[in-house]
Amino acid sequence: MGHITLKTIAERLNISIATVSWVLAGKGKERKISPATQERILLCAESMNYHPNMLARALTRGVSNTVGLILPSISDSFYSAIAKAIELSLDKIDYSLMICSSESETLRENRMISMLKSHRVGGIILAPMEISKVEIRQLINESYPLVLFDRFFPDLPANYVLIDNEESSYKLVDHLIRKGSRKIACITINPHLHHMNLRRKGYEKALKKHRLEINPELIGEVAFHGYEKDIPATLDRIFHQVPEVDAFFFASHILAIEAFQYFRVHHMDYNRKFRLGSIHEEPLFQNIAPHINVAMMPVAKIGRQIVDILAEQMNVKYSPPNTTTLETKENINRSVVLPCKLIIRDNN
Amino acid sequence: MGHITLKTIAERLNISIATVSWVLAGKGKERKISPATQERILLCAESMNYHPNMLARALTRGVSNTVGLILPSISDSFYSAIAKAIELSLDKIDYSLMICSSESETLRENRMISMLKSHRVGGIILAPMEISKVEIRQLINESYPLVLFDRFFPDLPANYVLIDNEESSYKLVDHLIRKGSRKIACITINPHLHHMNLRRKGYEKALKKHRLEINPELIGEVAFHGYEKDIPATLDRIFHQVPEVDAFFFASHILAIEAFQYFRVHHMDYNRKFRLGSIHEEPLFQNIAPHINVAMMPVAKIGRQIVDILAEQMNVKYSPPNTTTLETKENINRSVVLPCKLIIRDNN
DNA sequence: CTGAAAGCGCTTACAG
DNA sequence: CTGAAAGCGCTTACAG
Repeated sequence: MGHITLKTIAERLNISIATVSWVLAGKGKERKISPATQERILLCAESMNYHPNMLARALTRGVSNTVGLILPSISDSFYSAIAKAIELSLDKIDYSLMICSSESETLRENRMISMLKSHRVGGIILAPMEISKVEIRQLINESYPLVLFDRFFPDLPANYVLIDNEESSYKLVDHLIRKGSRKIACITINPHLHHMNLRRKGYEKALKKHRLEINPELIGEVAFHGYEKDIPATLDRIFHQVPEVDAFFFASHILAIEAFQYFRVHHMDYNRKFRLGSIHEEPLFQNIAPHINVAMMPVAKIGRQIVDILAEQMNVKYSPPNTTTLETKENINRSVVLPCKLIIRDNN
Repeated sequence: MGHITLKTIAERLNISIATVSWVLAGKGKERKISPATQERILLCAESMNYHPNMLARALTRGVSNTVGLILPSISDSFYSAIAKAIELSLDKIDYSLMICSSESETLRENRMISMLKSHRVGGIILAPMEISKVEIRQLINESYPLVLFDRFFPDLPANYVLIDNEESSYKLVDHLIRKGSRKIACITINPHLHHMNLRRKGYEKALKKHRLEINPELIGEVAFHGYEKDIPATLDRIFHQVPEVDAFFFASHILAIEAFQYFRVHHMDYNRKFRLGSIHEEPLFQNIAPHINVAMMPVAKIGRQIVDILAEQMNVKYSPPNTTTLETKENINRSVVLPCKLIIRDNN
């Protein structure tokens, strides 16, 4: 299965490998190689169906035109949508994507990081777990092109692409209150993840603004690992302690999904009984809960921003959609906070 | 950002690169290298945090320990679940995964194939579009390790991992009939995709068995591209032509999703009015249509089989879960048809 | 028991 | 205008 290489072409044309390389790299005129030769090379490469060996190219360049993406779970709809958005953006700068699923296991995440480094990927994109901060710090120290997203660690100086967690939560809960809800449950995940904290803060801020009491009995915090199992008990408790609960704010769509299961199993007419709000949603939410209000993550924009920042770090010539010519150089972090789009559906 | 290489270690230890390479490759005793030296090398590599440069390794070996996966759409729940399953299986043979989303565009699919070849991936996994058969034939001619899944092209001699399309459809529709449905609509996709044909055949087979007429008015075929837009008109037509329709068989979960939207928009009490059946489902189906019967694709098993067959072609020493020692060698196609699990939910 | 050396396919200073 | 040559980091016959 002999591949066509530069050598193949060079021998065919009785010419040096170097010349072929220059021409195929598009630096023909720069090197003042005769148009005739250039033509011959281009034609030959075309007709022989030459494809450069990326491995060799990457080896000489010391870095490959592949980017690594580590996701907590590739089968989550949000993360897979992000993956798609990133891949589409990378297309434009001729980079490929290597997607890994850490399954929210720190061990796996670390393994994937070192695997990606072994492959000399040009950059790494990561929605990190908390405990892996050591490895990430390492990446930062090496000034490895890196962009973190979705999750934020205040003491980790990196490039982030985030959403306005607190603000979106605030708006969502504010809306629920304005519509008349007074006993709003907040379902969230153990806040060792900072963004979950922010979402909860947004919830509390809205309550405070309307001079409503913050009732711990209305707050349900589920475990990060195995949250699915936690939801039923948590909801049981809330319904027991505050039977008059009249609305639910879900700090994440994955929590809402589990709650819907619970509601269904318990034959609760949740679409009538409760106002609902959720950070992000699944495509099918509209069917399950037609009136749920949602702060939609701007998936496509997140993907573009991530690639934009990464490209800058990788020194890829690339005209970003936003023509703000940043003065920032490497080692100066670029973090972006994108607003969610608020979708109000209970204005019946 | 100097990486630690074999040379670094060799110089540190005043020893040859070759020796370091042998030991780190685990062939120390085979090469009869003194235990003392081995120990020193291992320790040094460990302490210097050595990670082999996969690019260099792949370049010398002529092939990388990465596998390419081309999906029609990574944000589809079925495909992202498959991706996850494949990645988990590849882990065990120390292969990495490069996931690409063709977005069901033939041009993109072809681009991804050639990109993956440029990266000298060890093998390619693909749920192909029809038109790309040329490129795939090329891969087969080069005896490039290749496994196709989900979609089947009878005249394309390749390794396939498929489900029992006809049988599962038959069982599903047979069940609907046994429960009393007589006017069963079949919603499917233009059958230039063979597996869609098979699913329709299963539907017809069940009708025939029960001596029911096959009514073309009950069959809704939507376009492959932009099927979302087609569903409403198709359902409109069916309801117009056969108002007494009493059940729906969806040849794919993505069709069911769109139908649910339609039902909702038209305020139809579909859970009461119709029996439902679908090939595969989304996690949230249970909430939207608690009584839908489903032929579940065995995602994890599909992933394992794919990797199993691919590993064989890549000559990876690997003990497959099924200890059936196949006699097959390369160029002899191994195709596997896996049964779906029938989930009956309308036995109220 | 260990090392020198060729080679994988490319890029890129350097030389002419 | 074009080529010879070094080097990227590894593997692996070959030699001793």
